[in-house]
Amino acid sequence: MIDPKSPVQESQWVWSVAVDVVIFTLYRQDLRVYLVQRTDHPGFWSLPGGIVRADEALEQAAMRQMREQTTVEDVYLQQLFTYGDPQRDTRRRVISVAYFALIAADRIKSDHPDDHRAWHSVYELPPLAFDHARMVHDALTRLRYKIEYSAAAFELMPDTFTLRELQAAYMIILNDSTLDKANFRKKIHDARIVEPVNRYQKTGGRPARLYRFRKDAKLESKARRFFP
Amino acid sequence: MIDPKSPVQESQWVWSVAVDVVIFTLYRQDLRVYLVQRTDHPGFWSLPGGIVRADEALEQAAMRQMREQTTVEDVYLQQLFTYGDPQRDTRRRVISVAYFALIAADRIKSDHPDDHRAWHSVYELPPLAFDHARMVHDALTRLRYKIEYSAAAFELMPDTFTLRELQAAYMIILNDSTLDKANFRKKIHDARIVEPVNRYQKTGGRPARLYRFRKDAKLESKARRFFP
DNA sequence: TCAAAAGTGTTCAGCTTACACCCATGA
DNA sequence: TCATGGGTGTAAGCTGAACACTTTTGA
Repeated sequence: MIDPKSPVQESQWVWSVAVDVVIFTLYRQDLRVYLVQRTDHPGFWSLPGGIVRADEALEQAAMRQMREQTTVEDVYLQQLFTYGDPQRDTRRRVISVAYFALIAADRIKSDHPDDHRAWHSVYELPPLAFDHARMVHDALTRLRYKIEYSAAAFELMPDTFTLRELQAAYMIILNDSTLDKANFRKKIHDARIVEPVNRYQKTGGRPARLYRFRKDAKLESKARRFFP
Repeated sequence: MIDPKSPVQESQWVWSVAVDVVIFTLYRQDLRVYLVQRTDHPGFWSLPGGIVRADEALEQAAMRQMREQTTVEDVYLQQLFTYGDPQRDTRRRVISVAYFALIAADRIKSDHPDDHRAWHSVYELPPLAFDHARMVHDALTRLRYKIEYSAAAFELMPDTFTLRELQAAYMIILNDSTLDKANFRKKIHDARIVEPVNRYQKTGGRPARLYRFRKDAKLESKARRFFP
């Protein structure tokens, strides 16, 4: 942290330390990211974020930014990566600690998108400021990994859901429409990660059983696979 | 990054932005970390690291710290995590971007450890300053994941090595002595990640064939396993 | 000729994949 | 009774764990 050889005062700079948050949700069969339009750069969008306060932990700052700039609260939040190229902001030296967040669409309160803030499909992004396009890309890569070996996908689902809806979520996120229905269901059941509730959802055919996430589910990720 | 509503000047603080590097090597059948002794806090050790300069990229800063404080150069380097609790340094607000690095023991030049700097076993660490113990712990967790699905372990090996030495490396890093010899070899061969050279190494019994890492090896990490 | 370590083959259980089939509902 | 989508069963093939075995060297 501090080079023992140099006195404390020697090398301090006026930095800006910021957080940016990549917030994902599943909405209308699409994976979407929350973006705000930049007033200083018309036509460009950016991730919600801002400067970290002097007495504030990084994760707290990320939560505060979400509270202030979105209608989203109390979500799954995780650090993604720290971006610090000297040129990433042309005005001054700023490093940004990026977070990524997952929220179920039904937990977004009063979502009246306007010209300033909106949920954009990750598959059709508008022009993004700074290196925010890279942040979204990195976050998407991480999300895809995470849902394979953890229960992260459930953070994007409503409280109850059908197995088909869960499978649809996986296919949208992974951008892969080849998942086999029967095998997907077996994996989910074998993992003992969901439990049925006594309700059914109407469909075009036979009604679908509703499930909920088991909070006591534990997925031990014993990898031991070396390289594929 | 910047809140569009607030002017640029409004919220700047005197931060210190530092990098710390967790450098691993394999030496004498042990996984070791490079540590420097703190002059301001006798008996405590810390990771090599220091303040990032105003015009310097984060990764460059990490490389510079290694160059200045160690005899290690040109290594595998990757960002680990950013630690920013307001209390992590009692003297001032400093956030630290931690990196982790891997180097083969035979590439460490002129290693004459003294009382100030030395390679310590990750399994027997001395008291560490700040949150550096947590950094080492996080880096070890990451390393263990990485060698399972990537060729990272080869960064810790000499140019040529026997398969038994490679297996020993895995067992030391994973702290697991139950790897089956035959099955380990099959996995390595099937991954087409090494190729034999026409040399053999003397052992207590039949000489062991030497191998080298195949630079054209590509490990596609098609996970698709959902939860175990 | 024996110990030590390298290196290989074989079996069996369990998992994955692919695909066919049955079930419940509404029109 | 038919279309629609939910839900299940099973055979074939592959993978991984366990373990026994053969080979090559030096003492």
